[in-house]
Amino acid sequence: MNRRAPFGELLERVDQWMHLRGWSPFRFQRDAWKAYLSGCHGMIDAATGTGKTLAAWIGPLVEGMAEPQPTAPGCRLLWITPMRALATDTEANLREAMEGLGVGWRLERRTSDSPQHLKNKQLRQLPEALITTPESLSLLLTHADVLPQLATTRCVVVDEWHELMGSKRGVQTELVLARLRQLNPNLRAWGISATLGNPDEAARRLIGSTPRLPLMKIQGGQRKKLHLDSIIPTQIERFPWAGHLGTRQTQGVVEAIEGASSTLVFTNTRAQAEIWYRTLLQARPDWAGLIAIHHGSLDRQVRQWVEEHLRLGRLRAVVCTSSLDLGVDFSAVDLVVQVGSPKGIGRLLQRAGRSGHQPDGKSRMVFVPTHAMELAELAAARDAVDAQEVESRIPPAMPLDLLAQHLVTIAIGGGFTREAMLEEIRTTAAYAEITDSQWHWVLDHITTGGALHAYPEFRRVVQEEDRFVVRDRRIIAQHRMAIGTIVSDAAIQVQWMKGGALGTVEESFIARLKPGDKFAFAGKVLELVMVRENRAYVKRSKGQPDAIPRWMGGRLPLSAELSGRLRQRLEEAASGIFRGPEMQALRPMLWLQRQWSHLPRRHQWLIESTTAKDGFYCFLYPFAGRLAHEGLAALLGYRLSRLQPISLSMACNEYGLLLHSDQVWDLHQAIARGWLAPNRLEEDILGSLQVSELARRHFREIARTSGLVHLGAPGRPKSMRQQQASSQLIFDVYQRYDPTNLLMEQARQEALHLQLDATRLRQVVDSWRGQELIVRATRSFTPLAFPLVVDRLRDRVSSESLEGRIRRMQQQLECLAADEPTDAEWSLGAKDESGVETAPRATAGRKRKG
DNA sequence: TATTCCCCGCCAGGGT
Repeated sequence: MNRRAPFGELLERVDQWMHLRGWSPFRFQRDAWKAYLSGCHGMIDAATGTGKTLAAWIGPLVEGMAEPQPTAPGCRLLWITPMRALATDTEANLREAMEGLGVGWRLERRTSDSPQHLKNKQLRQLPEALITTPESLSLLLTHADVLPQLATTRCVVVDEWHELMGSKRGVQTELVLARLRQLNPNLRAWGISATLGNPDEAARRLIGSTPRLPLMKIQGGQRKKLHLDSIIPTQIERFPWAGHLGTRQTQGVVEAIEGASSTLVFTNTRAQAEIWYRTLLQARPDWAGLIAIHHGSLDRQVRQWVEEHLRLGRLRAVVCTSSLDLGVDFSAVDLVVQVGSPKGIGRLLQRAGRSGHQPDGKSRMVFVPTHAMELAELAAARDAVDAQEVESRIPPAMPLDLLAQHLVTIAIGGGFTREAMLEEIRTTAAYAEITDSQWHWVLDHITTGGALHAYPEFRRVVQEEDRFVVRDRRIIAQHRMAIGTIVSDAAIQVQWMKGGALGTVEESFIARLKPGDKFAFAGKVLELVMVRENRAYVKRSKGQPDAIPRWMGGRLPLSAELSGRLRQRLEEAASGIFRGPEMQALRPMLWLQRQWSHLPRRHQWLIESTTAKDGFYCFLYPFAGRLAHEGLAALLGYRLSRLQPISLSMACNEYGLLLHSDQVWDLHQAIARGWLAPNRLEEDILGSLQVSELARRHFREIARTSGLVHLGAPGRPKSMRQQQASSQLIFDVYQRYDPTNLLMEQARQEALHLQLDATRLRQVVDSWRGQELIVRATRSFTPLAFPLVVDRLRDRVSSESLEGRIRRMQQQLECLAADEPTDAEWSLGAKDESGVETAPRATAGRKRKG
């Protein structure tokens, strides 16, 4: 059958339709359409706002044009998005395209907030085009009746695939795709992704380990233009302390916002967003009503209001967190402000791309450093952007908790047989390598409950002849409520006395307040009236808040790629090269670092030690990110304590770590005795890091995903304490009766990698072998050391006396500091860098005027 | 003035 000729004609109609809208197709869009129509899988990789969604949906729609009214029932196009907000947006755009092109398909959305009657209708008859999330699609698989309708699906598009693939949500998507491929072996899978470091793996994960169709990789359009500026503080402190708010730069940010029509101000934490919102409003009270705040702990209604007004171009600025990294298309936004380090190149590009979000638009970002070294980070980020070096997204390694969940899902939706199912899941990249024994363990886990076999609720799946199915209606209902991999933290609802939710804060925060106390939240000053049944009732207040909530959350460590570029910039500086305004501004500080100690090159490890009145300080600078440094500090402390009795305190930041002790110890001797040796690393990590305690805490998430604990109905959640208690109970049972349980092992592995960044920790220790060790004893704290000293002090003294001490230390250091060097001095200094081992260099600092 | 903890998802049958 010749399908090419009619498609050619239909593609001309696509051209006409685009022409009417004033567009002409980009080359990569045409490539994508052709590849799709010739029956390929596809992977579209491009910056945001370059027209890549259009590249993905025209192909399937052209097929729809060939079939103006569906001849047989069933789904044709499945569109998977990671966010409900994106689903809404996509629905509107897709509908417009379908109408314009004369595609007579029904188009619907299915997410948790879809009306119940629509969901019911969809179970009887799926629309031809369905937009949904991985979780909702997974849920759909629990309904055996819809499977024949899913079998008619020709194309599944996964939007923002880069966002999903690094998490269990991505693995869940892989499992769903495997099921869809089983239903229709000729299903075409198309991924849409922003630039990422491992595009080949992204494609492989999407199409599975044994694809039947060819894959076409489509590079989207030309690179998006990015204009990057920094607000450089007029006076760079030579000894930057580990500040993090950056509110000193308020005036610069106000001016930037004034110069743009609509601005997104990204901060790294929710508390920081609250603080910046207040700060901006204090600087410009006339902006009341024109600026807004948006983060993940605000109520959906509040956030939707902000998104809507942003879309309509009615807001001068929105202060936000990653909550606006993705999502709806804000074409009014023409400037992005990034407060503090973005910590990764991908995140920087993603956020910058929120401005000028249209084909041939230009992105503009203004960077606000919160301490001096962040200027070097931004300089490093520029290099990475130029080189298009973006982080990889590393998918989790074969999560068996999720596999257990998926198997129950399939067992509910019509059941499965042992062999066919194993074959199916081995077509995913995630489980391609699953061993027979792992497989049997998971199967046993869901059918007998393993060590919990005495309790019927853990024997969820039953075997009827050769099929594994679920019959218990209560188990079915519970499972449907528990599908997904996101495990939320406990939270207290904040709401007005009259009703109307504002958002959530943590229980521990509210517990510290008493009625009548004022706190800042959702950009308002609120007075706590009372706390009843997990709800904090508040009324509006004025004046200064007593507190600003903070939330627990993941910590974003400096990415390895960005860190590598940062070290490169420091190496350049060591040779007297300062490219760009950021590095120029850092000159005095880096000069001092080099004069007093050393500026490490990339093949060098710098260790500094300082003997001060209050003890002995040892600083190491692996530049491996805060998480890995925390693990490393614990590890090195543990090893040291085995070499000699010693009591240590520690501090970490993104660049290095500090070990402090009251007594002086011999650094060289410790190194000689294997303090830094890479051997016995595993044992020492296990010995020093209380891995089992971390695993115990992390087990809650695994128990939840694998279906061992349930959460209660939505809206009436079980309390955190209940959840934690039941998962702890199970953990204890396993530990006692089934210690080799694979979920326990998974808990240990995930705790090590997610909470301690064990991969980078290992890399750091391994790299010591090939690196040159530079050990410097310094008379005073160097610019690299200073923030760590401050960090350690912060835990010990009140904030007022801390500030005083910091000022005094700063002044003392400034007095010792040398004047800024000439270029000649830099290059002169660069020559005498041969020494691995040098005497204290602090004397090199000359007298400073005044 | 504030000095380091992102984000995303999720049910369904029986009653009027």
